[in-house]
Amino acid sequence: MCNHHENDPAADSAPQDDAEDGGALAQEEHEMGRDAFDNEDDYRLHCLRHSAAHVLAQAILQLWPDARLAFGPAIKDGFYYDVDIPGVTLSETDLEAIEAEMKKVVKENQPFEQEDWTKEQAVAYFAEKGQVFKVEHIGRLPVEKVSIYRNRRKDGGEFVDLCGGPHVMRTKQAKNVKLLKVSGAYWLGDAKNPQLQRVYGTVWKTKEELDQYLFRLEEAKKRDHRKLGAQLDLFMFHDWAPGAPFWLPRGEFIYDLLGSRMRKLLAGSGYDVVKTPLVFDKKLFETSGHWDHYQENLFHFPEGHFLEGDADELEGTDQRILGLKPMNCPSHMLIFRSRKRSYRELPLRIHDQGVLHRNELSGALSGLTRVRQFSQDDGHLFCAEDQIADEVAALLELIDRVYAAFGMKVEVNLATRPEKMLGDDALWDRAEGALQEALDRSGRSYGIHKGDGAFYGPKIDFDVYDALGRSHQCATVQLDYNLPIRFDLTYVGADNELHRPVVVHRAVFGSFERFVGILIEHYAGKFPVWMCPEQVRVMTVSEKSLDHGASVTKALSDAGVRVHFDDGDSKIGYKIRQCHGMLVPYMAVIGEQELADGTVSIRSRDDGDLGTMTVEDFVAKVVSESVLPF
RNA sequence: GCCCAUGUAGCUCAGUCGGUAGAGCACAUCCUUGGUAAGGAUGAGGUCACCAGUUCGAAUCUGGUCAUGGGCUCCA
Repeated sequence: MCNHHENDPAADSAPQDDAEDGGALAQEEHEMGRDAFDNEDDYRLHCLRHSAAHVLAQAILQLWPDARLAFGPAIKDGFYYDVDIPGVTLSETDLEAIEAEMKKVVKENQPFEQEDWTKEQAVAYFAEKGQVFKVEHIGRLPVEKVSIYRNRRKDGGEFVDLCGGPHVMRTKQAKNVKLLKVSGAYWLGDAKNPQLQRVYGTVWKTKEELDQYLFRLEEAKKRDHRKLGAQLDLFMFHDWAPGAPFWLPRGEFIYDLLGSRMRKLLAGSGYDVVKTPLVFDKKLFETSGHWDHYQENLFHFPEGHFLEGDADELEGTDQRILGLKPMNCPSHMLIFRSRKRSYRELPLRIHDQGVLHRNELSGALSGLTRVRQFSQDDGHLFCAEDQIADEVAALLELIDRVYAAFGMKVEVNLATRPEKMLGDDALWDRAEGALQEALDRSGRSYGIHKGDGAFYGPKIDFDVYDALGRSHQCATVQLDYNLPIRFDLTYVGADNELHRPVVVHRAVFGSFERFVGILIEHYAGKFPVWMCPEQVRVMTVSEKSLDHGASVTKALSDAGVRVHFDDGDSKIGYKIRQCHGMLVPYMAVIGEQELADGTVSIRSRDDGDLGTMTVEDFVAKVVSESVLPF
């Protein structure tokens, strides 16, 4: 949607003339102009990437002349092209050959020539070439003339593509190119349409930038939460429970730390913390609308004891169907509705970290970021309309506080009414106005995601940025005018009349599973002391210092420090190496010297050798670093 | 769900032409009492993801299933 981030601190400095590569100046007169980009560099890169996509398409057509081209846009960090090659499925081993063919096109240094054709002319041309997807797309374009780009080859052939541009001047500018992967992709992104093959690549202005990008990809792989999760014994998976993590002791510590801290925090700010059922009669989901609109993601089954093969006998019976809840909100509606409510009870804040199940497509599962079983720091506020702004303002404060504790930047956008919406404009004016008021009052800068709200209400989008600058959607604040209607929620106002409350869905971490995954990658496994499952490992040099080691361990443990004692008979170098792999923040080495002095020798994960200090000083140091920052 | 790739010991990976499995680390036992990133010896550990098929014979070839990884409009 909106590419502009008002609070983006990126310097908007004027671009330098790039003399070396001949200036990656793009041609003018195209739909996606210079204005769409924050700065000249981004614009030039976009031109370059879009051009590389054309080079890719030309190469594919050279190798497979009957290939049919679909879309080939520039994307973040690169480009792709969707193609359909009759009788051929590409695999990654084909990339080398395609890349070699691209290099030929690059070497010819073909100019990109732009022309405007009438739609009839374009349809005739692409139809003659068998380019059915281009023909189909031209038919959808609401313009008189379409823009095309032409590349002429040295052998007299040419490559012509329907394209609004912009492009660089010549193909040689796309020389620092690398193809990365192939995958399937549906025509127009719809699984009902035929599936095409997508080739992804990246391209940069200089060889150095390309190498740096490939290096960054490798670095990101090193902090992959799936890899670190295994290395640090945080969680595991098993084939017999796809998409459902097993939280091992160390991972469970972090999971529980976040959850219990949040529960405490909210309980102290006027929330009622509850626990609600996992399994419900499908009537609940029929009421909430999930049965009609979310059924493919709902785990459900007939009540009772059935063996394999009994399914037929269920036909036509009024067997009760049960489902695992995919969200907490419906159960909270039932709690609100469980008795007559007064305006004096509002805002009623319900918090629930219940276990949720969503039957995600098998191909969509991925580590902790996309799971079938998870829980959230989920909460629902039932309030009167004039309470929304205050409630949302408090939430903004909370979200800021929590993410600051993890050293993450939060970017905020107001998502406004979509085209298909529930309720009238006056209602939406008030709803969006309340959110806007809260945002303004927070004194922060924020953007607007126009039309990105849900059909049942506007929301605030939070993008948090991790250590690698990647953005994640975790926190959410969402107004809902739909569920209160579906569950017919009312409260008695001061006027003794019945009123409909507004529901606010809200989460700070979002899914704990996903958030822990993000934290692992954000910190590259090197968690701050306060959230480390193991803060200190005490290790002895030899048996002679076992007693001192034990007493140091006890002193730490008594002070609430999470400590392990490595009293094994391995050499100290070996113990250090073992501990190093577990990213424990402090190692306390205990030998005869420390025994004699009553000290510990400390080695820090982040700062190396800290020398010796008294046991009391070390305990105090770790305790002071264990304070939760939120 | 769909496309591509992958699946061999707890982990990382070898395994040639189809001839019933190998390394390092980890683990166990013993030796070693050693001062800041791997001390030594011995040992145990595998239905080669699962199920079929081809074959005298399958980790290897074929088909299917399951799981994992990458992706499935950041608009010509």
